[in-house]
Amino acid sequence: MIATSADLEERLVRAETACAQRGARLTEIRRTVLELVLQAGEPIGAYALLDRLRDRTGQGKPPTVYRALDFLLAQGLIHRVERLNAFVGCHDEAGHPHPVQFLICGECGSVSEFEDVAVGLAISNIAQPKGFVIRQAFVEVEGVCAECVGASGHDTSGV
Amino acid sequence: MIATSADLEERLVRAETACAQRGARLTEIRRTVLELVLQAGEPIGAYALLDRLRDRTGQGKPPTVYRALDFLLAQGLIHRVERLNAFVGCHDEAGHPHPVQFLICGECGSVSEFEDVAVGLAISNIAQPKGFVIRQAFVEVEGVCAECVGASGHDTSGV
DNA sequence: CACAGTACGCTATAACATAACATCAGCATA
DNA sequence: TATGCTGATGTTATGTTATAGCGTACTGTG
Repeated sequence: MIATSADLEERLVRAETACAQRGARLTEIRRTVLELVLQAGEPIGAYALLDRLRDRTGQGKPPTVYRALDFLLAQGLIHRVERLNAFVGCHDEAGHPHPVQFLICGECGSVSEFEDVAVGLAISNIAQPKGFVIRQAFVEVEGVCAECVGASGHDTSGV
Repeated sequence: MIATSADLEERLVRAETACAQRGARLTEIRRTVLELVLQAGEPIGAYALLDRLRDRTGQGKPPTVYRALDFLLAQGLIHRVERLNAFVGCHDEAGHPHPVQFLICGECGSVSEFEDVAVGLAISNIAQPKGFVIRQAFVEVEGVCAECVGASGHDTSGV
């Protein structure tokens, strides 16, 4: 799922708008990092981003990228996939952090994002009786996507 | 929740039994690493384990610990908390990997483990319609536990 | 014993992430 | 314009987590 460059530009513009609305500055570096994440179309690690950033701007060190990523995470423009130590563009550019679930294909590396209320609810139902206040719920499901299952005859008796 | 040494010994014995039953070898190193994880009583990182392993046996390198951890994970004797890059003993020594959810307190670092079928079900309901075959679901909820909420008057309007 | 398979020792390095401090750009205001 | 504040960036160094690759030793089986 590679975005066309028109899609990409549109998403960047929406990101700019969202940031502007709340007084957050989507600077050159941050915008570039966001663009690189979106361009990747799949989870991409901080150091891969750093390489691409350097290809493009000729400079950058790890903190450059990590600071940009922190900003983008805070703005809800990207997500971090804990399981992969990698980052993906948020497909819903609402412009605020929100609960999300990932299906991660172990074969092809594709990641799809969902916002399923039932999962959120089930999680709340664990936390609330314990008096646990949720800040963020990470739901990352590892397995094999339909394409890869079809391609190589995997066991379909999901656990 | 520090286990008494009697509890600890009992859990180790149960682990040995479970391994023996399926022909897996809970060797000296593996048993020691398991013991160290259980003793910790909270999530503990691989390098912290390595330090303790060395204190006890005088030797060990990163691969020593990571190999033992891989074994223990495969046997379902411990879990990995992705969010923390750390490991915890499995409270249910059924002796096989199983889906689990963690509530992680950002204040005190405590982690509690749950096996909630509703969460598993909700996740299946995302995956199945997509033809996605689940291998393992990681559910890690970050927030503030009841004790810490009580202690410092946190916002209770959980998201 | 010979063999196969597994576990372990060890070196090195990859991959991911942050601390700490200096500098600079933008903006408000005296 | 000068001053000072704030947030963003540059830079160096280091901390932390994880694995590749290869040789050796152990363990059970025929």
